[in-house]
Amino acid sequence: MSKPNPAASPPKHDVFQAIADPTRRGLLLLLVDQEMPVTAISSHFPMTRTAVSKHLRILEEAGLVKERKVGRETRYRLDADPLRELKSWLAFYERFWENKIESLRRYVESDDTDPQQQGEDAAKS
Amino acid sequence: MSKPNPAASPPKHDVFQAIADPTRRGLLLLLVDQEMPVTAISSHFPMTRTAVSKHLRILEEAGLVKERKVGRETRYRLDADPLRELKSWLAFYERFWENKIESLRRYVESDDTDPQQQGEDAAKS
DNA sequence: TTGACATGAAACCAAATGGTTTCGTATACT
DNA sequence: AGTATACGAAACCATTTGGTTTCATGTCAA
Repeated sequence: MSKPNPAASPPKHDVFQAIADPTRRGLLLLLVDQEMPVTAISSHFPMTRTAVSKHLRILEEAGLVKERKVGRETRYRLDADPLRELKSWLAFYERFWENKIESLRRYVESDDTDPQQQGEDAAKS
Repeated sequence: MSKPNPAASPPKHDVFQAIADPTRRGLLLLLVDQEMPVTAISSHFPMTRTAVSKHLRILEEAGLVKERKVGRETRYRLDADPLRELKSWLAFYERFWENKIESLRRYVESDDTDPQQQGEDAAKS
């Protein structure tokens, strides 16, 4: 009925969508073990500070990043916690690619002649 | 040498971007254990067949879905394999939220008040 | 106080995205 | 042969997205 809403983190933005952009993934990586102000962050990317700032906001709305005001600067740091949702989403599918590995293993062990026969797309190109 | 080269799927579209859309995630879920033709698939979504078809194409370009022509219909099925990339991307960040769990656990053990009630960042200040 | 630095807000823009309708074509059914 | 079904392609449209430039505000340093 009522979703548990496990923590008081109301993700205004989807974590799936947040990590869809390569720049945003780069930001997460950069902030992985250090807290950084915007200008320093943006020096690592080929776009304006403002653009980076907007990406940071999206990450923040997804809960993937926390900001802290220090004097005249705003420092950001990673918060990997929302990625747990991604993890659990992924976990569901894990068995399906494991199946695939299984069948590939069986295939390799049996004999490696004529992959075409097994159909599938193993030999598609 | 004569190995099938298991990663013979050149992903034209990003898997990150492919799963960013909720409709597309719904499609993956639907195709998880059955192969289905487009019309049957689209009956599960509140949009036109053509729209669903376009989503399927994006999934296909990301390698997350395989298509097979059977008579006049095109049947789609899940291929979870590209999700392994996501998994390895995620694996890197795992230790960061584990840190967080660790500290939360320590926090909980030191005092038995329900952390839920206090909101997640109770320890923040 | 004056000026430099750090940042966000706003207005703006081009391209991508998610959707639609229309139409053509291949396959199946009688 | 003729009709219905399954589908993709194309043209089109509104909104979102990712980026820019400009401007206002707050803070630090001399």
